[in-house]
Amino acid sequence: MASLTEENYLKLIYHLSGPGYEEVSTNALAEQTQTKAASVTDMLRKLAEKNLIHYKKYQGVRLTEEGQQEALKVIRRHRLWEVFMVEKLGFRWDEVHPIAEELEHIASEELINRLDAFLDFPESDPHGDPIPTASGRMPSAEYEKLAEVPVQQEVIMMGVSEHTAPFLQFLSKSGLIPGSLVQVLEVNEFDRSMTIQINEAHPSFVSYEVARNILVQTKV
Amino acid sequence: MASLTEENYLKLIYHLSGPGYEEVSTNALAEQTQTKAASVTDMLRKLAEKNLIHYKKYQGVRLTEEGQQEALKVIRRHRLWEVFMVEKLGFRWDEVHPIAEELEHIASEELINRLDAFLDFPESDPHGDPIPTASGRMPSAEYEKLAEVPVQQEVIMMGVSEHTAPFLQFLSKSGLIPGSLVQVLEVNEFDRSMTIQINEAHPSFVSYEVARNILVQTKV
DNA sequence: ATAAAAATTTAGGGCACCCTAAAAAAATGT
DNA sequence: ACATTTTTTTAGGGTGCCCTAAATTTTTAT
Ligand SMILES: [Mn+2]
Ligand SMILES: [Mn+2]
Ligand SMILES: [Mn+2]
Ligand SMILES: [Mn+2]
Repeated sequence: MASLTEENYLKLIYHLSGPGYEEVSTNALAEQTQTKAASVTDMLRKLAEKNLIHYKKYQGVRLTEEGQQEALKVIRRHRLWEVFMVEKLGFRWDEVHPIAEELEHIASEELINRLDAFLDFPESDPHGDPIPTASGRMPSAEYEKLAEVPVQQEVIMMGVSEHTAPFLQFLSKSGLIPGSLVQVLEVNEFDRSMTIQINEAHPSFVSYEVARNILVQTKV
Repeated sequence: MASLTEENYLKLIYHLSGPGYEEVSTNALAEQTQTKAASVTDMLRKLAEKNLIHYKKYQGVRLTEEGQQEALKVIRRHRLWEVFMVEKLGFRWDEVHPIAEELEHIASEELINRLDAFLDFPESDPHGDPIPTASGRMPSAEYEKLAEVPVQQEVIMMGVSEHTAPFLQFLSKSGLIPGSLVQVLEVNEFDRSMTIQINEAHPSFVSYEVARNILVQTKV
């Protein structure tokens, strides 16, 4: 049984290790947990003791298979609760993350599997992030960044890679939400900003900073 | 901000002090929290420090107005989540209490008020217990015990005063669930057991032990 | 009224998780 | 290669919540 704090560490290690499952550094964890490196070292010793991570001093850390399964459970719960809050309770997508940070630690498998069914087995959360399956597999969502879409190409917005409330609110205001049809009209070579058309509406302008955090899929 | 443990103490003091808001003893709290009296004393000092309880050494404890409001918030959350699990997720009434014990500590007011609306502002939980309002008032549900209903009288089952899973399962199996129409056919003077008729079905037998934990309302 | 029993508090300490300061190891620059 | 900087660990300690044992107060019994 992982404690709430341990679950947060496992989830964080999962996210920081990225698609290549690279080692995560003590300092990176300290920064994200809002604690100090010394505290992280304490926790890493404990997680290693429980066989949830591979840990050699000074060498960074990776999840064990067991640790990864725990992390995926937490992420599954987090994302399902986000879907619930947006789809059933009418929250906006920029409001749900902090509450899901708490709900994700309610461990009942029965609860989460019934919630999954109640929500009709969603494949992704309100931000386009894939929802791990009950059997512990993370569906691979291979999207590309809007910033890399060539001129003229039409794409569907699928999600975001930046989840802060201000960014999400900005996108909503621009009409850039998952499912939107987006066509790249023009790319400014100098600062990589774009002029795009969203759902056939008036052209809009997006900076590179914004475009690289928007995930899209080429239209079928 | 009350911690999870503090919230559990406040809720417990509320429940143990009963309708008359009587003083609750250290030992009664130790028994229910599955801790020792010394630990309870520690916590009582802290709750008194925070003005959540009235506490004089050796004299037992009562909630302050502030403490009662906190307790009612926890109870409101607990009962709304129980309604959600039964009404929306298809749980049975004997399964939801332990999960609600965890969910009740998710503090977001926005979440709980939206959940309340989503559930259509239920007045009682699956066990017939009234749900405190968002403004912090506990609706008074004045039911009587089935054990005290006179022979021939028809009543509606409204809830239970004993919440253990085995008892609830037993009631379900007997068809004794909230909303059932119950008529007392016969009372055994000696052991106060009853023969009753549920929803016009075959007569059933209930012991005093069962009958005194079933809450009913005289039929209108 | 007083002795015995019961309830409660105090004293002292453990574990989880966090901290600062100092020590040690690894990475970096010349 | 070696001095400097950066990263990480170790040492020592704090708070929240729990414990056992001992002291104190209240209740009960005679
Ligand atoms: Mn989130
Ligand atoms: Mn979390
Ligand atoms: Mn309950
Ligand atoms: Mn609780």
